[in-house]
Amino acid sequence: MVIRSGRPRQAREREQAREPEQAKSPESRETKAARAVRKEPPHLTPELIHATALAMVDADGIEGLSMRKLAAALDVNPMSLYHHVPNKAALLLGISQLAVADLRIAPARDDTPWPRQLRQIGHSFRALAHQHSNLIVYLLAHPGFIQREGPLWGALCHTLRRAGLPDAEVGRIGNVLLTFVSGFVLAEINGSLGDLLDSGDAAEIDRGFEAGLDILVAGLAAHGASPAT
Amino acid sequence: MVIRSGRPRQAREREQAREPEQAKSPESRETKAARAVRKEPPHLTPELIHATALAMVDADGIEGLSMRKLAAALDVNPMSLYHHVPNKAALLLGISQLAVADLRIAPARDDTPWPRQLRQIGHSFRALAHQHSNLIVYLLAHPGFIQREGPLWGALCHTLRRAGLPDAEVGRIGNVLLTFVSGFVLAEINGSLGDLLDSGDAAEIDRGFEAGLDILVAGLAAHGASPAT
DNA sequence: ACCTGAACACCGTTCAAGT
DNA sequence: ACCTGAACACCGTTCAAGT
Repeated sequence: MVIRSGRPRQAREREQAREPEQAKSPESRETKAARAVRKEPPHLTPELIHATALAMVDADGIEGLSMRKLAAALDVNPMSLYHHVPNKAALLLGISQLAVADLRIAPARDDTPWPRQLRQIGHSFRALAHQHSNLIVYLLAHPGFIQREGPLWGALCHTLRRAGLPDAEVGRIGNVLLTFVSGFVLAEINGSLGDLLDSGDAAEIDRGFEAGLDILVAGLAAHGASPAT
Repeated sequence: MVIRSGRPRQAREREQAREPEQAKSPESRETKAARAVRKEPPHLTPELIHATALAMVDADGIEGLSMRKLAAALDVNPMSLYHHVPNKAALLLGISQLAVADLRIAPARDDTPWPRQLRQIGHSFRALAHQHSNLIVYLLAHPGFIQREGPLWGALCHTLRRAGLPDAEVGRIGNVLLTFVSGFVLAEINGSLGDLLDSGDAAEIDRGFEAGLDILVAGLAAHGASPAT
């Protein structure tokens, strides 16, 4: 369970490519440099392992990822991975955190009308789903993806409270909105949505998503939310 | 690891235990009876294989099903299965058809108001999801579960047309409703719903589902559906 | 016609041994 | 401290051989 934060991932990788500023010990930096000169495979780190694994999932789906194939991609013995990642479950947790870090929720601005803010949250989620579609399918089918402490759930609840919903209903309705968006992107990604339509083109799918947001916003207003703000 | 339980399966097995009404040929019935007398393991048939596999998935999840464990449960050599089922993908297709057969959509009655009928469809789907929760998680993550020709999609479109939606919007809005229900039951089954709530009790989850239906029906009315009928 | 054992190419993971 | 080869207990599936 060693997951490093991995916030600005690219910066971190660049940091590794050149000499790291704060190396743990002089020796480790020397050997790292020595290896780089000898053109050996890069030092294994949890960050590199997670990033490579995420790239594999993005490219080939969850089934395309195995400890052994990951090791091959890193040009390393399969067993070496276990010195940096306890097991495959932890690896999947790590790459999911890496992917979720790409989620960009617009900062809560209380001057934008709540329907617009609700739509923005929905679009952010959908954008993330498109970015890591293979992973999202896996994540939605397993618990713990959306967290109560996460920015998405926080923004959602904040907006619903701002729409005038009583406290007792915020969580309830938040779940309704979230499950619609989840279900939609899931069906969209696995192709079900297109199958059920006469014309399964991308624009029609987009219109379906907007229609869903329309209906939910309208229903929310009818349900007791304050119409304006 | 012999799992013999499985709820609705028992009736099905009884049916097979006594003489099937429409046996394929006289010989096959005779040998089946003969074997039963000698207390040999039951004849392998696709039906028995599918029913047993479904029971295993219901009990232990998708990961709990393997060709080898299935064979062990049937007291048979693993390779024998391949004479009745081409491969594991076909097996999963078979058990999903078995499960979907349990879906009971109320017959289309044009005298019940469309909101009530929409809710009924949602409840039918959720009931099925509860009945085979492990399988539904797998099915929702893979394409081809809901079919255009199936009773659920048919009933959904019929009802939306009856609500006065223009043809161009029936498929679009049908997808919205279906993806909400799918996303909800998925999150419900994998525990996400409870995690996000203060009190994750079953009654609160039920209320959330009803709230979702409320909002969608209200939004649909605002969206242009005829209010009554 | 139905079943089976051996075999192949994969998995995740443990562990003792190497440097 | 880091890496590795051998090994174990699993997979799905093929195929030739049995009855």
